[in-house]
Amino acid sequence: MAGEDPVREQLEALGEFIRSQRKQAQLSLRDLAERANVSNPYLSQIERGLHEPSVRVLKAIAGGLNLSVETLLGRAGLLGSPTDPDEGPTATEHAILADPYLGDDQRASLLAVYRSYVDRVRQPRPAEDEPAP
Amino acid sequence: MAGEDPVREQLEALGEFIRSQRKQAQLSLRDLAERANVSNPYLSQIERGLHEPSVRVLKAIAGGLNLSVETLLGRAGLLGSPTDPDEGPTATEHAILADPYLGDDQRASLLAVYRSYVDRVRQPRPAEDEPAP
DNA sequence: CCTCTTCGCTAAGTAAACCTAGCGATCGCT
DNA sequence: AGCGATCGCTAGGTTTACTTAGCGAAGAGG
Repeated sequence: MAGEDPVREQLEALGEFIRSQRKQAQLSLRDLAERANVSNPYLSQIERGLHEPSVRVLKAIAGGLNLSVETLLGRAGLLGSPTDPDEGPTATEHAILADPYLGDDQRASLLAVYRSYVDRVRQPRPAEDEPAP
Repeated sequence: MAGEDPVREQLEALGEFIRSQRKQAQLSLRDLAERANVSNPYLSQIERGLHEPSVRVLKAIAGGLNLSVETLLGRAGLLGSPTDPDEGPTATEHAILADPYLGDDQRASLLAVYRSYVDRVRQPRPAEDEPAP
């Protein structure tokens, strides 16, 4: 009975993603917090998955990281509609294929790199339970 | 200009949209509330723009209306980052950033490869650096 | 050694999201 | 006329998001 807590895992994944993006941009916790107009302790708690941030905060964090809101929301498990079962594992592949800024050689090698990363090492996603519509 | 309150207008627009969708589906307040696992008074307040619903509630309401969350957020004007009006190569970047099958270092290096291809000039502020894997 | 700064985190409080209980109005039915 | 069911909303309390104040560790100089 005392089973898993998928929402907590989702929160932790979101937090780790934010933290990795922040470090990649070489920002301190206080720095990003100031950019996003949130307090640094709260941002710390978000990054450790202790709280579920609101849409407003999520948007502000995305702005502070120069990311789109869709990216963060998707990472937060928000995207993915009940009537649109586009669960294709290759949304990235489609984006690469449709990207008009890539030359054909570049497109091919980028696709090759991506496939070498994900090809057979399909990381097990946290259990996503769908109540059948 | 100082008199406007854009956040409240957004909330009201979102609420009116939810209400119109609910009536179009011929659902009562209590009905949709039960589908979305929220209380009916709270749903009433959301529809009148008195509260900003959390991500969890937003997702549940979208599910109860058989809508995608993007539709709800887009209608509310919550999508579209203020710092990222770019429509071009960001689509691929977003896909890479949101890809759940990539590890963080894989994500970073794939992103670096892509950016080197499109020779993207990033904003002057954040230092963008890729630690070599 | 000591001081100054910056890092991330904890503790305790305030503000807001969210729920349960219940009210007045409107409908159909006998 | 009533009674009962259902509509949306208000009033109050509980839970959670979010803030301000401050602690201890780690590095840079004196």
